[in-house]
Order: sequence, then structure tokens, then C-alpha cells
Amino acid sequence: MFILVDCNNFYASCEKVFDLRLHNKPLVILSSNDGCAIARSKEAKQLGVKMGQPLFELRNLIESGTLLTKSSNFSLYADMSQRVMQTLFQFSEQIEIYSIDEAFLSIDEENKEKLFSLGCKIKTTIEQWTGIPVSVGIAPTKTLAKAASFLAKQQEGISILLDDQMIDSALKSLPLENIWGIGRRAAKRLKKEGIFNAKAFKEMDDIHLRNTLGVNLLKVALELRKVACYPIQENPSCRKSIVCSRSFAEKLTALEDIQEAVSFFVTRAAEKLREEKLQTRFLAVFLATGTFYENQYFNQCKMVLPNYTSYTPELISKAKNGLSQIFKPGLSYKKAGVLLTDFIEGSSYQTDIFENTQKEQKKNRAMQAIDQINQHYDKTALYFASEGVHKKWKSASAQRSPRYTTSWEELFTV
DNA sequence: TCTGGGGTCCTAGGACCC
DNA sequence: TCTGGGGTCCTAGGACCC
Repeated sequence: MFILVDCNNFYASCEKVFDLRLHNKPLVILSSNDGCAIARSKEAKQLGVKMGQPLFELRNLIESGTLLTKSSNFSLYADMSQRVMQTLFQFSEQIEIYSIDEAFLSIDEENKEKLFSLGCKIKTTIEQWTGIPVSVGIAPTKTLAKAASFLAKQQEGISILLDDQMIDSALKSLPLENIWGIGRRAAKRLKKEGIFNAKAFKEMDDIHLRNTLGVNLLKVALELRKVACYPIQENPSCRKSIVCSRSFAEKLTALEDIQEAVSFFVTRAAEKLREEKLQTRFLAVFLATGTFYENQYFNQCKMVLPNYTSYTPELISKAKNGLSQIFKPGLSYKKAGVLLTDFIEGSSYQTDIFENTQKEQKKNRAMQAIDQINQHYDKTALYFASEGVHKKWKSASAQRSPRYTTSWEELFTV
């Protein structure tokens, strides 16, 4: 049996834990540059605020004091997430942390009453220990557990889908877009065929499904028929790519300014790489003008590196090189980023025949020292000169709440 | 005027191999 | 006039997820 534990309005709930003034108020969490709403409290959803809605469309609500806003505070959310996940290990050892705000648990229990009381216990424990409200969906497959949690969300409670009759009546009222794995595109195509809800979808012909919508959608249908296609993935395989990108606070025209931003992205990406004890051999830099009004320019430069590495200076120099190849003078740029992929595991550099081991060890120790210092003090305690000092591209995100749980300077005061 | 960031997987088509 | 069958790997683009 699968249990899906899903935090309600996670980012908004994290903010509410530390700020009583936000309780029972419509609240949205903003994207970087305070550009649009990326999370909403229950009350904000009721107000009609849409996911991804740009901030300027919400101005009236905000200025009248109806809608409260916060800049996003990912250090806080990541730490709160960890607390929730840690708590979940009380209830099962087979846990798949699926995203920052949800996890699947696997348990050997078929009895409905017992499942329900377990669900209650999970919900109350997490709420007591972390302050985060959750919904719980329980069912024989992951996709059905997702469907159950969708129902549970509506009352912020617990929902179990077990026998066929219950499943069928629940799926009848489940719109296609809300099935896990069916997006806007597939839903549109299905509607053209006269399929309007999850029950009708589940009863479609396998061959037809496979041929028209692909193997993934066939699996979704099977899962809705209680055939488990997706097992719990307890030890997720090491990640396959790292991306670091941002929209700029203001449009940039000078190569030097963009170089600084790209150096910063590379530094962050390389930190992640070392944190997960990986080395990379593929680096891409991309650059884009705004998307909404002007003629868009997008270009990227892909580079295969001579050897696997996680040495920041080397990556920065390659990235700057790539950037100068795709930079066109005279344009106003709005966004840039870097992508690393093609990883191997291992925390020390692979021997390069042109380089002596002593030099490599020195590089290793330098990176280790930087990481340790930045971990101990602040992410920005030590940084590379090429990242620049003023960070013209960066926005202030003035409405960010303090990093209550991850920074000594910003601890919660009682 | 103002619109996020970070991921994974599948598919189709081409190049190439035997 | 008629021209096989099976396989891998790579890439770009699309679709989906949070």
C-alpha cells in the first residue's frame, strides 16, 4: 500500500509557522525578482490568485491590504522540508522523497481502519512536530494515492481509495488535468476523443493508448486500475544534471555584467556538484533576451570538458569562453544560466596526464576549504572575483523572511 | 512597464554498425 | 523490375512534474 503525504500550500505554510500575523490571511510567495506568485495560501487561492500570476496583476489586492506577499526563502523551505521528511521516517523505512513537499511511504497493511488511523497519526505528528499541515492519500498504487491526496486536500484531511466501487466513484469526479502524469496537452487530446474524467480514461483500450499517447500514459491508466507500475524509489540514483539560472533584475547589455552573473551561476552549480560528490564533463551556457515583447534571441554554447572536474575556476573560465561566443552586442539580455551534465561519482579530480597529482591535490584542498568556510559562515563569505562585487543582475527580494532555522544571525527570537 | 527555477523522461529522426 | 533485419547512440524538442 502507498501513502502519499503532501504538505498543504507548503511555502505559505512555512512562512505561517514563524509569523502569526499571516495566519488565516491570503498570502502569496513570490518568485525571484518578486515577479509572480509561485505559491498561495488557502485564503489566497480562494481570492482567485492563480499559480504563476504576475505580480502587477495583483497590485490592487496588495495595495488595498487584502493580499499579503513574501519573497521566496528557499533556505527556510528546504530546512522545513527536511524536518517533515525526518518525521516521516517514524512511520516507515520505505520512503521516497518525491519533492520538497511530498513523500511516498510504502507499508504492508491492507486493513482500512488501521490505514485510516495510521494516516491520522502521521498527520497529527507532523503538524505537532513541525507546524506544517499535511494531506494524506492512501491507495494500492502511487497514481491512486495521488488521486486520493487530491481528494484529501479539499478537506485538508485523509483519503483512502481501496475497493473498486470507491475508486470508481472517486475517479468519476476527478478531472483529467488532475491525474498525476496527465498534463494540459494530453487532457486536450483526450477530451477530443470524448474522455472527460479519470474513470473514462482508465477504461480506454491499451493498444490505442500506447499508440496515440505513449507508454507513460498507458502506465498511468494501468496504475488507475490498481496495477502498480511505479515502485518506491528509496535511493534515488544520482542526479543527471544541475542547472543554475536567473532572470536579471534589470536588462543587461554589457558582456562584463553578464559574465559576472554567469560566474555566479557556475560557482553555485559547482558547489552543488561537490556537495553530491560528483564530477562533470559537460558544460552549457545559455543566454536569452526577454520572452514577452521583443524579438527573442536565445542561444547556448555547449562544451565537452577535457576531463571530469568540479573545480570552480576551471568551470568559470570555460563558461566565460562559451558566453563570449554566444553574446551578441546591442541586445538587452534578461536571463542567463548554466547547465552541467555527464557526471561521474567521486570527489577528487581524475588524473590528467599533463598535470601532476600534487597540483590536483592542492585544487581539491582549495575547494574543500572554500566550501567549509562558506558552510560555516555564510554562502557569500568567500567568493570568486569574477562574480563581481555589486551583482547588478541580482534583485534584492526585500520581502524575504529571515532564515530562521539556517542562519545564526537570523534565528527566531522569543 | 512589470511574467521563476529546477528537474526527468519519451519520441522521432539521423547516423552508424553488423 | 525486384533491394533485409536488427541494433545502438545521439540530439532536439516536447511533455510532464514540483
